[in-house]
Amino acid sequence: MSETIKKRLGKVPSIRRLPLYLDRLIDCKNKGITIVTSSELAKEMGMLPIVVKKDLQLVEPPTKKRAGYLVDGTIDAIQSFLDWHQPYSAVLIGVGNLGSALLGYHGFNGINFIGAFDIDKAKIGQSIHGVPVHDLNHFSSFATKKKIDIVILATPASVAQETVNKISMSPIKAIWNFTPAKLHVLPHIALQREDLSAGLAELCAKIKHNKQQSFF
Amino acid sequence: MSETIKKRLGKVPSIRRLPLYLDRLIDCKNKGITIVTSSELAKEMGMLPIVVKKDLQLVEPPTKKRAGYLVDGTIDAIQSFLDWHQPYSAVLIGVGNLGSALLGYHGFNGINFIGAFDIDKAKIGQSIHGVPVHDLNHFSSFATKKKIDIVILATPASVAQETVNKISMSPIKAIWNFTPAKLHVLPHIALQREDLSAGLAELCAKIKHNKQQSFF
DNA sequence: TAGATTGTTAATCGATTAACAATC
DNA sequence: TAGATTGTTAATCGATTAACAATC
Repeated sequence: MSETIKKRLGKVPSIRRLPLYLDRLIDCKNKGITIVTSSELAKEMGMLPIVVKKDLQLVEPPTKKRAGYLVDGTIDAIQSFLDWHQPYSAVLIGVGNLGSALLGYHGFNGINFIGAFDIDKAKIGQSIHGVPVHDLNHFSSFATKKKIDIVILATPASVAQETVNKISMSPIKAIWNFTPAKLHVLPHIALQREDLSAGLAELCAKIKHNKQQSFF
Repeated sequence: MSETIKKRLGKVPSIRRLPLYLDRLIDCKNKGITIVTSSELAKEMGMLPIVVKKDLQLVEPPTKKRAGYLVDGTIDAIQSFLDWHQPYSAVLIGVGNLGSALLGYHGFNGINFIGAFDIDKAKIGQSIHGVPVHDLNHFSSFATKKKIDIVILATPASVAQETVNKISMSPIKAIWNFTPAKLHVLPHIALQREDLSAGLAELCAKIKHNKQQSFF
């Protein structure tokens, strides 16, 4: 990603925290709370109020005469910022363990699965968590018939790039890459890599550090 | 996490990148390459050589007379740093979609699942991806019989904290939290939150940004 | 008014990147 | 030697945090 794009995109750490605020605000709404302050949100979430203020500023939330944020309006502002009002249509490529898990995971606010793809004849034709599995070779014809926003890639890393090459002529907007592979794509396709091993490494470093201190 | 711990832990971004280097180095090893330079690694991974140098410095890798890093020794150094020589024994709590996926995901280098727990009678007694599912109420007796290093938490967010409260008297070392809940634990338990929504938010912000530019 | 709030500007902190010395 | 490397120190950049002004 070039420098210019990075700057225009906004502050990535703040963007990544937006779903957390959304969760909390929806909680508030369900409880009938209509106004919430940065201190209240911060306390619930174990953060500093200034972080909440700075993060929310990104989405320009409505405030009630400096008495706090309007819950409904702030939910709306976050969803507008992320374009989450209409869910993105998504397909999964690679119906392995991780892939089929992602199909069944309902924790995503903004995604609607309209299909899955694999090259394994045994999987093609099946339905996983209600999503039909198609032959990857039929991807491009599928893509001309149905609008695909996001491709979630969960193939083996060894075939990740060739898979991307196969599909990148179709009019997709983004690839969410769950493989460890470094991918090269055309510049109009947004790319996001999700790396579970990174979290595990951080956790293991914390465990090791704790071990080196003595608690008992 | 207190300031002191953060400093002692080392540079988190570097730690999170270590698994990527490990992957590449194992690739090299399989190809029979015995020495690799920071520039070579950087090029393959789409990074700057200085980043590779700084990151690897963290694990104090063996170098061959300033001609590059010894592949075998560097693999070893990373694994030592993360304590990945022996896999950690792990259990999963919450055998939902995400949870059962994690049980079947083999992309983790350092983890060995020895059991799973749930409160759903329909799941208890089953075996998911070869891992037996136990009654969560039997957790503490299980933990006295078998050493548990890492608890992977994939329950609904609404019961995450009470689940943690139930198990935190057992001698576990870490909780890897896949729920959106903010958890409070005793200080000797390492805590790592994995937030898939954060990645999705980042991706959506990139898509929106791309849309605002005109490509055609 | 007084107290608490957001919004904004400034200061601090840490991560990334650049430059270069030492070495083979 | 010459060229390329790691290791290290310095500079830059951006994110976090603090301070405070403006407002109700």
